Amino acid sequence: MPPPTPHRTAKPIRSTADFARYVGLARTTVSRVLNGQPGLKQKTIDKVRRAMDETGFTVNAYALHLKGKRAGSLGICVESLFTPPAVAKLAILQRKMRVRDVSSLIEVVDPEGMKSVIRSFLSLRVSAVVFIGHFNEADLALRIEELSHHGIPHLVVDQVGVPGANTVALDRRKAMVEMTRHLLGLGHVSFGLLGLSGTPRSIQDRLSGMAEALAGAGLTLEGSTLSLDHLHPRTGGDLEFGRALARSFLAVKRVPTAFVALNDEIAVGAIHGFQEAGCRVPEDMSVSGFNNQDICKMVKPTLTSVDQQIEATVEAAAEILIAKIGHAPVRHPAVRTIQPLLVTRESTARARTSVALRLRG
Amino acid sequence: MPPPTPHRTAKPIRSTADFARYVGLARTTVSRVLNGQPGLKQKTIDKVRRAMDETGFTVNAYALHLKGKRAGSLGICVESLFTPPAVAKLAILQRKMRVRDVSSLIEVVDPEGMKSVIRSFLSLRVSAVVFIGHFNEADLALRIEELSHHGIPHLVVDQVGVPGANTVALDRRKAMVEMTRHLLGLGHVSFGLLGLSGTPRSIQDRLSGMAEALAGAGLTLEGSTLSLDHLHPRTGGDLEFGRALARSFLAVKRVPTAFVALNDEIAVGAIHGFQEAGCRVPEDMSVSGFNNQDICKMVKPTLTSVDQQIEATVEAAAEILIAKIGHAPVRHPAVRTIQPLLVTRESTARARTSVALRLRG
DNA sequence: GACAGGTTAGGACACGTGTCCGCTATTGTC
DNA sequence: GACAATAGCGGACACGTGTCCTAACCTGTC
Repeated sequence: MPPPTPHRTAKPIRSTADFARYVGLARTTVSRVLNGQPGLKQKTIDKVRRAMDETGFTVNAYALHLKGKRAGSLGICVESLFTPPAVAKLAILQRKMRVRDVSSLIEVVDPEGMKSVIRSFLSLRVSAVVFIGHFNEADLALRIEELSHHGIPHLVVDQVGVPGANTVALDRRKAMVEMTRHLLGLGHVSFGLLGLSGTPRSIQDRLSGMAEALAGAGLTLEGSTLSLDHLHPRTGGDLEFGRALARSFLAVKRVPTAFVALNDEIAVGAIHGFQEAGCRVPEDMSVSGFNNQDICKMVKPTLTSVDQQIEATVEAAAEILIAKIGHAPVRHPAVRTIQPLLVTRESTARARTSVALRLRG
Repeated sequence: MPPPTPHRTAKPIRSTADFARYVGLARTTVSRVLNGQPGLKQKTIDKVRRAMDETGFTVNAYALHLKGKRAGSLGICVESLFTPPAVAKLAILQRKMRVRDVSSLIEVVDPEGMKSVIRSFLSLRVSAVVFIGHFNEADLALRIEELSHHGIPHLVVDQVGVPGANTVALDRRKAMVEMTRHLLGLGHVSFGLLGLSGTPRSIQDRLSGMAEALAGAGLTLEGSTLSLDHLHPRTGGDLEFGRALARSFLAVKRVPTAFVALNDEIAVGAIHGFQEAGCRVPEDMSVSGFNNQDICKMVKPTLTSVDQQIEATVEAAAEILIAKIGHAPVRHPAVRTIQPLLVTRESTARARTSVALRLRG
């Protein structure tokens, strides 16, 4: 025969009413204890606390919310959990908001799913919505308009140029000004672009920064840079993409002496491509990355890159959110620009002057 | 004088009652449309749908839940968002559950916060709770008991040995059997351990696997392995930790010819440490990592490692969760073991036989 | 033992929603 | 134009909670 069910004689406790019956008090009394109202005997308070420990009873968060007793919550849309900088921002932002008693709802959104995610956040009556990463601009603008229409503050992190959007983003233009000046200062005058092509605003900003720095040296984008992005697909990972681009660049008549990559992975891939063809970095050519991820310090040569200043970015984001939550919307969108930090390492060095580039045998 | 407020004449719509007034229908009629009940004229349905597009109205998710119309939700406790394998599992699990109409609540838990996070999940009446990463075993066991007491299924991913817990974890023992046999097959007989010390079950499992493989070759852990973990703190990052350990190993009388690291970062750090001292990897010594992260392919030499088979792990996790959610608890905990995959790359090669190790000048 | 003051009981309402039900208004058919 | 079928209306209740209110209870004091 089956063994007797132990400790399961009582019915499950699903409400304060059930719980009050268990304690032997009125539901309203229990509720007053839970909400710390005055005029209660210590003995009663203790009795309720003890029963809570025994049963592990928790009030229904949904009913609580319905009564307006909600703690604020933040909806976070993140483009992907596979890009380390985005995850870092997400993690730090969640931590910063949590200490301010704001919980975070995290959703990874694919391009088609944005609308339903925002609807879900609206349905959950979040206090604000944050977008981390890069999204379809028109779509994003629509979602932001929808949020504003409902009086819900928003914040776009990383993506600039969305009309009417509160934005916190790295000054990518300035980042490229500094990077280009750094390379110019090392004597480089011809630049290979790795993954730096296309229409996204973030790339246009960076090219514009390059153009500005080049102009200061009497050079132009057209005359001094070369892009071979069209020769290879980016499928198969950024590492492979960078490696393939490097090979193609070595087949060009005048091989550039400095290479500027969209991100660190592509830069590392390119370095591998060059090394496999018998070239040395930085002796034969310089290569720079972007984002200053951990891998920059792990590869040989260590990689010159641009630090996104993630901590400062998220701090600014948290400040804006706190200021907006619970306050009337203002007419002009808040836009904060984060200053980048150039981190020079081994992969960029003085340009070759006369020695001809050794090509692979 | 202030400009007239545009488009804000109507009061905000906060409930189906407000919304029904806006549409010009009865609240119950609107509700029937929203829930797809029969007996409605197409014209009415269209009118409601159009009004929803105009206003962006969404029903209050909390009131919905209160009525029992909830979609299931999963509470995910993750140790940290800064360890790539954990984030990968999190991302894939969320995706797998989402297609099954289960939403995910993600919380990063610090050691002291575990209890309050679980209480919060209980309060939100989640359908199940998943733990990803490594936690305090006693604490975790207590939380699992609390969940079981409330009839809520749980699943522990990665951490083995928690009594009574449903578990999905890599067979770390077998992983080390294979890694050790691989190195033995290359002629190595003395091993340096990098970060592989301490009491956690995951480390003990791995050492036990090493011991088994060594025994097959007539060797023992005591006679053939060396650990210098006690000489350096792990603060300052795993890369630095590995580098420092490498330096210390080079000062030892009989330097091991093969090094086995706790993870890929430590292995890469150690390779740097060896290279900086003038040693070559793998010619002078072999180094292996663990986790098969992206960096394994980015460093030179590329790093031999163990793949965690994350996709298979998460698939097993999702299967268990789906089976448990909404079903009566079973007596015996479900335990699934995932088979690791050894990935050999350039960093491990045949052991030196006679050539003396070149020490740094 | 009576009385005042402090505590608790329990009824009521509200929050926003789904659903049931009886009733009315509209529509369609011959 | 009469009738039946159909569609929408609006009241009611429930979900679990906080809060207010009044009545009843307990406790301590003289």
